[in-house]
Amino acid sequence: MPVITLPDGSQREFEHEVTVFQVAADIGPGLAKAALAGRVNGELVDTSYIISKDVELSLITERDEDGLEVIRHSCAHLLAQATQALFPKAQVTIGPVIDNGFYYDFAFSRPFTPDDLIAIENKMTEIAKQDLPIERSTMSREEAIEFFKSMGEEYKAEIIESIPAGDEISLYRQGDFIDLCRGPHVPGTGKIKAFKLMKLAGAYWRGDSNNEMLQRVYGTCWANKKDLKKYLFRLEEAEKRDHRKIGKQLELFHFQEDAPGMVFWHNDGWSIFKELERYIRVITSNTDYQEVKTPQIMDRSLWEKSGHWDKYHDGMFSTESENRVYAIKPMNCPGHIQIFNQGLKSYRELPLRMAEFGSCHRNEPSGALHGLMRVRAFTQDDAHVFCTEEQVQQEVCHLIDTIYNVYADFGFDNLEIKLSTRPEKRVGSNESWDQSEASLEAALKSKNIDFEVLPGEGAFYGPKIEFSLRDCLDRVWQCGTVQLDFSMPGRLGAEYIAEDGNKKTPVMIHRAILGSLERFIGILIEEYAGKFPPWLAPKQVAIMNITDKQSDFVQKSAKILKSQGFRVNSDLRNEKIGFKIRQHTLQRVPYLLVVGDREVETETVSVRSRAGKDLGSMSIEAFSELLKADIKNLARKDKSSQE
RNA sequence: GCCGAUAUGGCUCAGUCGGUAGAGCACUCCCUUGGUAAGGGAGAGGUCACCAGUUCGAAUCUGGUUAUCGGCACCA
Repeated sequence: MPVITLPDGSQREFEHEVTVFQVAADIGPGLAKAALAGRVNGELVDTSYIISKDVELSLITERDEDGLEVIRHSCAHLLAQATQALFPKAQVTIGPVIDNGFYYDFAFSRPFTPDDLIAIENKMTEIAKQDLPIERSTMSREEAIEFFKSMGEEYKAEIIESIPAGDEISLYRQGDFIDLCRGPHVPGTGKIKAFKLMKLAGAYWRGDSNNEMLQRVYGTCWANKKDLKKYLFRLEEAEKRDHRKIGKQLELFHFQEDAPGMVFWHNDGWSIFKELERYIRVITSNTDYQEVKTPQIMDRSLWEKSGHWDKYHDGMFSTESENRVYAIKPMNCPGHIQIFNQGLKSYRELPLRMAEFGSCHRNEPSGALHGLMRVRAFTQDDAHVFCTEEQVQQEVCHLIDTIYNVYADFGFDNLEIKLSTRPEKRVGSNESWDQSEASLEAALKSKNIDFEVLPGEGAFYGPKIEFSLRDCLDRVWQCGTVQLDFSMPGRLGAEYIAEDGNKKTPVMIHRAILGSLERFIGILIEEYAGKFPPWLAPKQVAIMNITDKQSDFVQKSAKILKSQGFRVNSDLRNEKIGFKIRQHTLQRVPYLLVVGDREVETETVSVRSRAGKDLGSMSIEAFSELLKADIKNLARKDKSSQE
């Protein structure tokens, strides 16, 4: 006699066991129709789940986050069913839910074509319309292995073999298609109403590049057609923000075949780059850093001592001269240690903070290159803090504060924080790893920061905190980082004289705030959609005349603004004002100043914002004050801004 | 690196069945001096990514190379 407690606290009692569906039907026919799954005592189950004792139950519909997840998961099965209906020899593997949809990996003798994708999607629609019931059943592990092997599904059999012996295996059947799955699923294929297959890709079996490559089909899936349409529209809009596209439109930079993965910065892109450098220099000089510059190439033996040659020489460019091999630096730390090693250091000099805009080269795999986000030549706003073990905690906390502040200046409030711990291939003792992982974790916790732990993702010399941002298509890119290193200073002979007169090895903290300036600019372009806040905008002001008569006044005004350090573009072309406005607006110039006879007469400029707002006429001095104030705000969201 | 797709004036793209290329924008010149997102006219501009092959003939078909795009793997 189960008593069922619903989320609103109400209770229903039944004479006998009931399914989730029956409870929904008991509440009302509308709910029975809408029910996709249930949550029984916190666990997601099918609507066919039988309740035999007292439980708490909530019914899941498409309006729940969980409901959408169940629909997407069932859509992955629908994809597999349709694919096998068309290509019976295609083997199924896995098909999980991801952001906005799902994917499914298949093993098939020939590559799927874009036409195949259309055919599969049509088949999916057809099956959905048939509203086949989706039924759960169970088998023992051994039975299941036999079952899938007999169907020629080697991959499924392999998955089941890795499930602990004795466990019960659940299977889901829809029509003549049956798949191994933990579930839950929607009750019938008719509940899957809004989906679209998006792209084909290769993916390694079990995510291991030593394994064969499968074919992955990505799909998106939503509760209804309207949400699907909204998503596709959002995607289209997001693609317009692509930094590669905007980089071309605004002539910020270009790439060419002769230097894959290396940026040709044009004037306007370089202007942003310089502004970032300037900004970071203020931060470092305010927080007691030295700024240094170290050689671009150094002898191979140095990289052997540091451990980089052994682990990364495939990814390092090298060159030789007079029988010596040099590596082009892939990072700056060994160089900084060489500077630290000049002269005896006392504990009194610690923490010693050393910064460099380090130009690094890494021979990234060709397939990894991605616009400004992943390049072969990049510049880090790199720094290393040499300190004692006692100073680590405080330094790390201080760095976290700095990084948070900097990102707020750019208007980011969506930083993702990760703690990456010891990888398999590493240097240093387990004790030092214990210690360094613990101190990073403690620092994060002391600041009440939410973070995700990524086991095994740390650098080979130490664990790291990563600060990541997302691009326009939600891909995650690591930007800032704080890394602890108890190994490299020792390997490269760094020492200081401690209070007791003995030599000790300092701890080194590697840190980058923006990370790679190239990547950070890529992120900024997408974040702002090219509409840089005035302090970063390559051109802050465009000043234009209406007819030739006002040329002198325009030139005079432009000169005044330029002399105050503003980036000004004066446009004296023989074009209509509407045409000029359009061009400078498309170039995303924050302020457009128009000068006609009226303005010359009153010695003012007519000010128009990038967003098209008329800010009225004012003297050039008044405009200068306005711009100054706007620049001072940076891009902070907690301060007012013009747009 | 792996799987798939793509590569045509500066940019965005069209190009049928294999018969040596076309548009819009940008550019140059001329007219126009016009008040807040495209004024008009004329002109110039391409070894169709590169290298081979098939063919009387290749932007188009085949093979290879390079780069780019979407994923996977990698990311000090």
